[in-house]
Amino acid sequence: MRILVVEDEHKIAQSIKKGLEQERYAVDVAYTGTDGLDLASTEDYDVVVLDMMLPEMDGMSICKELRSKNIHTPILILTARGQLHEKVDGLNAGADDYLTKPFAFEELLARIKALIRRPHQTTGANLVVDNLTVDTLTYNVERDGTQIQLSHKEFALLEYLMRHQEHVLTKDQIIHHVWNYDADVLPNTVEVYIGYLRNKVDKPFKENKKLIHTIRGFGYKIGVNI
Amino acid sequence: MRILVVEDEHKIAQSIKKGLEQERYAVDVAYTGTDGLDLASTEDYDVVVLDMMLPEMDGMSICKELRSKNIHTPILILTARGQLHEKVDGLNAGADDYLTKPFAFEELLARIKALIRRPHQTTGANLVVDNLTVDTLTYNVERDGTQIQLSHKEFALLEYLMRHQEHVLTKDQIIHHVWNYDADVLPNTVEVYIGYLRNKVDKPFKENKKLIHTIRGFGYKIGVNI
DNA sequence: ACAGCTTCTCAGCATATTCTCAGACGTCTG
DNA sequence: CAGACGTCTGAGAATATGCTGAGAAGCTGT
Repeated sequence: MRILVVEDEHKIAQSIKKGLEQERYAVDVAYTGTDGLDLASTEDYDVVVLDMMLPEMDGMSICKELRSKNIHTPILILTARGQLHEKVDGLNAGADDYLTKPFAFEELLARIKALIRRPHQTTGANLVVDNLTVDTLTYNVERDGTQIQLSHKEFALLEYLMRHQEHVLTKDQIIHHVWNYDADVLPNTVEVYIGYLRNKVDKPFKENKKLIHTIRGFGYKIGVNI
Repeated sequence: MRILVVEDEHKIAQSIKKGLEQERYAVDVAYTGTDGLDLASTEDYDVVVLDMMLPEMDGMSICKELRSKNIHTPILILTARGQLHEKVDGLNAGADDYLTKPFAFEELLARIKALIRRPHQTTGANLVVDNLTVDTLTYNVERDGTQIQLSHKEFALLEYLMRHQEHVLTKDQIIHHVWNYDADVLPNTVEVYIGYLRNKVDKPFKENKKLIHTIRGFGYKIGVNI
């Protein structure tokens, strides 16, 4: 899951970035409005956290511009206390949720999770494929009743695959969503991580169907079908 | 599917080319307006991606020139931010869609797919002939309920045939659309690949009608009729 | 500082794919 | 029925793609 944070106060931006990274999100930061707009336009994020007060171009204009470009990434706007009209204007401009500064990080996190969850199906925070379940709130991964320990990256990869179950995802798509924008990892790294996941998710459960499939020449997918 | 990209910034052009090739498109690049016009006039593309700002000859003129030559290839224009009049002028000059820079590759891809799909029918991303279905989003190919595994090239060939179902396509047309412009493969290669497809699509389904037909002296077509 | 874990790259292997070639096969024409 | 032409197909070489063990580098907690 990739998140873009557009916030000119470096300290706030960095602390949000750090907090979100601990929650296994891939986070990019933009410190000006135009940088934010460019990134949000060119990259494919799952959520954009957008401060209203920004140099060069304010949050509202970014919102409008993105929506007019037909980009529907969920947007969470941050407003200063007392700037009620900003909140209203922001929602009118196409934002999906708002938070007034100062805020507790947990509050931000909860709203981001809600936004990520929204357009998809799935029972609450649980992603399910066959007898494999992933709880995105508690990071609990289980198959056939037994718990599975995953590293951060493994979890991020599995979550991305599960949110698009039965869809074939190219290595490039995976790199863009599971790693950071500037991460620049090799396609082989994806192969390696797919291998790690298989070792934990498929190999120990030989009586069950394999869930992670390679579609040679195209990419990978998770699902019960071939 | 063949796409021409006319863009003078080498970096952008190359990244678009690379991305589209991963999506199984055959891509040619022109770095100047005149080269772009020449290629678009002489070769047969499914979509032209056209930057407005170009050396030698701007995008608008290319658009007009092509349309006046009675070439109706869908054109997607790329404009710099803020050059709103360019977009309007471009559409007036005969372009079919536009995108403002910077843009997300996925956005470009979606629009290209929309342009390719437009004149045809088909339910969304699904191509259907008789009981054979091809899902161009998930790369899922099914006949009579059973899944079929295809390689990259086989898939590209089948997709091209299906998008022009009931039309007879010459080997040359197939080479130009499924392989790269400069690929230079023998006509026999097409015969071989048609054979591969038959082995997977027709042979295992003997109770069903054959869908891939050879029209001796002309080429091949896919469809329910002979 | 150290052990243990995670992240990522690399090199080598195994396998699939791409493409060509040569000969077989079929069909049309005289 | 023979010859010419177009198409089909099995074999195989070259290349691409994916998998894996090993290991370097970084981070974390003690």
